[in-house]
Amino acid sequence: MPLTPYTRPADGQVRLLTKVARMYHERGVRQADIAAALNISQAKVSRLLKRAETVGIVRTIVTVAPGVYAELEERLEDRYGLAEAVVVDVDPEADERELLASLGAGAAAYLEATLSGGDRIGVSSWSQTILAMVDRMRPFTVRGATEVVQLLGGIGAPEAQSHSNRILGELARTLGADPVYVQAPGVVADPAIRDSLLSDPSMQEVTRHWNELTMAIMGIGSIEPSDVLATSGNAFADDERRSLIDQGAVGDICHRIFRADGSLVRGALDDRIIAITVENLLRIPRRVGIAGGDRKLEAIHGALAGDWVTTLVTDLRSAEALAER
Amino acid sequence: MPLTPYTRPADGQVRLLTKVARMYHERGVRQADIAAALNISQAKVSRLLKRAETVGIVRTIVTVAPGVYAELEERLEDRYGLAEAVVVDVDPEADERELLASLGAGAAAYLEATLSGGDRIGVSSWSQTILAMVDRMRPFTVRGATEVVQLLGGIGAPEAQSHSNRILGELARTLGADPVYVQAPGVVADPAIRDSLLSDPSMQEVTRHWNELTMAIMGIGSIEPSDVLATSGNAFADDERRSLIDQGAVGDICHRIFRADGSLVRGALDDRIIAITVENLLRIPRRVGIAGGDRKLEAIHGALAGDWVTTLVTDLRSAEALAER
DNA sequence: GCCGAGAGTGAATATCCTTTCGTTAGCGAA
DNA sequence: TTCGCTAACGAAAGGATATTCACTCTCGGC
Repeated sequence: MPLTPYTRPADGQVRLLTKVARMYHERGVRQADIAAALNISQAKVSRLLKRAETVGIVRTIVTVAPGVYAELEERLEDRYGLAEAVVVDVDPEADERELLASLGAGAAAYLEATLSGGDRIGVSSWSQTILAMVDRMRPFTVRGATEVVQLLGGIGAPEAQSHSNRILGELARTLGADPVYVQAPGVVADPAIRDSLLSDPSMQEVTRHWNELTMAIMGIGSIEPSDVLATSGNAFADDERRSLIDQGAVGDICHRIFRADGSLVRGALDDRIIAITVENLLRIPRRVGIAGGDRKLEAIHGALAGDWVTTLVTDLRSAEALAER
Repeated sequence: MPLTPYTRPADGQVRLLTKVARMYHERGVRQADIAAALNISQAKVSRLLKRAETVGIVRTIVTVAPGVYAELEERLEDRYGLAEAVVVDVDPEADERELLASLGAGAAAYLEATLSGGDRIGVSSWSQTILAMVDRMRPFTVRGATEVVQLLGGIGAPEAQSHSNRILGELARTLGADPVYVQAPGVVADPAIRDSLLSDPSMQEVTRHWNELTMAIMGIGSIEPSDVLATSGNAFADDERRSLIDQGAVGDICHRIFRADGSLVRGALDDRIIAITVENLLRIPRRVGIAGGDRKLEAIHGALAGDWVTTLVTDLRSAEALAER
C-alpha cells in the first residue's frame, strides 16, 4: 500500500479543502472566522475540515517521543562514533508501513529541530523512508535550507521517477530551498554512456553542487533491492547482485555498496552509476542515515562501521541490536 | 526560528505526553475518557495535548496538492488586504484563449463553492472573462442567488449587446436568479442624454437594485480597450483615451477609470457613463475581480491598490508578479 | 409523474475543549 | 518558621466545534 494516495477526489473542491485546512491548522484561524472570510457557514467549514482529514490532505501524526531513549542513543553514539543517534519508538510487532511512518516522523522531527537555514542538503531521493519523512514535515516558516540536491540519478521507470522528483520538490518546498535535480538515470548500461552524461553541462552543474553540500539525508539500502528500486529499472541485475553478495556486500548508500565492516565494494558497477562520488560523499560534514527494521540490520551496521553516516535515525529494536554488538 | 526546539521535557513526562497524544489523535478517545482512564482531570489532558503539540510530539501537516497555490494566494491576500485570492494554474506559455478558459473555470469553481443563495449579484457583463466564466458554470443544484443585475449599460452594437445580455441571462439561469437588465448604452455622447436616460422609470428601478447588491463580479479592463469593447461602440474615443493615459490611467472596472495606485481618474467622461456609481460600487461587500495575463497586470495592480476588489481571481504568472511588488 | 432514498445545506443546539480563577504545594531565602 | 514566588491543579465558566434537525433538491425506479 502506497504511503500517500497522491491522487484524490480531483474535483475543484481540493482547492477549497486545502485553503480551509491551511487557515485552520497552520494559521490557527477559528472556524467562524474562516466561514466569514469565505462566505460559507461555520458548519460547512467543520465539514470541510473533516473531509480534508479523511481525504488525507490533513494528517496529524504523533511522533514517538524524541529523546526517550537518551541512554540507548548515547550508547550508539559511543559505540560507533556517531555525532548523533535518534531512536524512534516503534512497536516491535509493527509492520513495515508503521515502521516507515515512525521513522519518517522521527526523521522529520529531527530535521525540523536541527535545520537552521544555511544548509545545502543532498538527498537520496529513491528511498521509501525518505519519502515517509518528507510526507511528515511541516512547512518551515523560515527558510530551512538554501538548496536541496539529488544525490543520484533520478530517472527510471516513469512512475518511480516522479516519485523521486516529487520527494525532492516537496522537500525543497517545505524547506523553502531551491531544488537541484539530476537529469539522468541512476544506473546506465555502459560506462561510456555515463561519461557522456556526466560531461553534459547540466550534470557539470550538479557535480559542482555535490562538492559544496553541508549535509546529506540518505536512506540505507539492504542489498536485496527494495520495492521502489526493483520496479524502477534502477536495480542491479540478478547476477550482478549475486556477485556483489559473493564479495560480502550487505548494503548501499547512494548506490555505493559496502560490506559488513563498512568497506567499499569496488567493482565494475561503480562506473555505471550516476551519483555523488564516494570521496565527495564522505566529505559532507553531516551525513544523516535513516533506516530500520530487521531486514536492514546488516546494512545499517555496515554503514555505521564504515562511517558512511554521522547521524543515524533508526527504530528501537534495531538500535538495541546495534548497541549490543 | 526553528519550528521545534529539540530540547525536551526530558523526564517521564514525555511518555505521558505521547500516551495521551496517541489516545487522542490515533484512537480518537475523548479527553474526558482519557482523563478517566488515567486518573487525571480533563483539563490536564487538554494541557498535555497542547504541550505535546508545541513540543513537536504531535504535528499536523497540510499537504498541498500540485496545481494548488495556497501559499501564493495567502501572500496576495496579505499584501493587498484581499478577503480571498484565487490563483489558477495556467501554463505560462498558454495563449489568450487558454488563459480565458482557465480563469473562467477557476472563477466558476470559486462561485460554486461560495455562493449560498441569498446574494444579489451585480455583473459587469461586458467582459470576455466573465463570459468565459459563465460558459463554464454548471447549473446550481440550489438557488445560487436571488437576482443578477448588470452593472453598466449594455446596449451597443447589436452583436455586442446580445453578448452582454446573453451573459446576464445565462448567469441568471444557472444561478436560478432573476435577471435585471440595464436598458441603456454604456457610454453616451452627452451628459444630458445620460440624465434623461437615468430619469426613466426602468433605470430608476435599476438604480434601486444597484443600492442593494451584496456582491459584484467584474472583469478588470486594461486601458487599451479589449476587443469586445472596441467593437461594441462603447469604447472611448481615441483622443479621450490618450487624455486618460496622460492622467495616469491604467485600467477600469465598470468603466470607472483608475491609476496605478488605484486612485480614481475623474473627468468629463464620468457623467457620460451609465453604470453603477463609484460610491455604490465600493459599498458592495464582496467585489470579485477576474483578470489575468501580462496585458492586464498594471490594471489589476491598480484595482488591488485602490481596493476596487475584495476578491481576485487571476493566473499563476500574474499572481507571482503581483505578489512580488 | 410520483415516490423514496440520498446528498447537501444553514440554523440552532449539544458536545467537547480551553481557559480562567482561586487554591494549594513546593522551594529557596530571610 | 515565615514569607514570597512559581508551578501546577481541578472546578467551572466560557468558547469553539460537531451534530442534529428540518428542509430542499436530485436522481433512479416504478
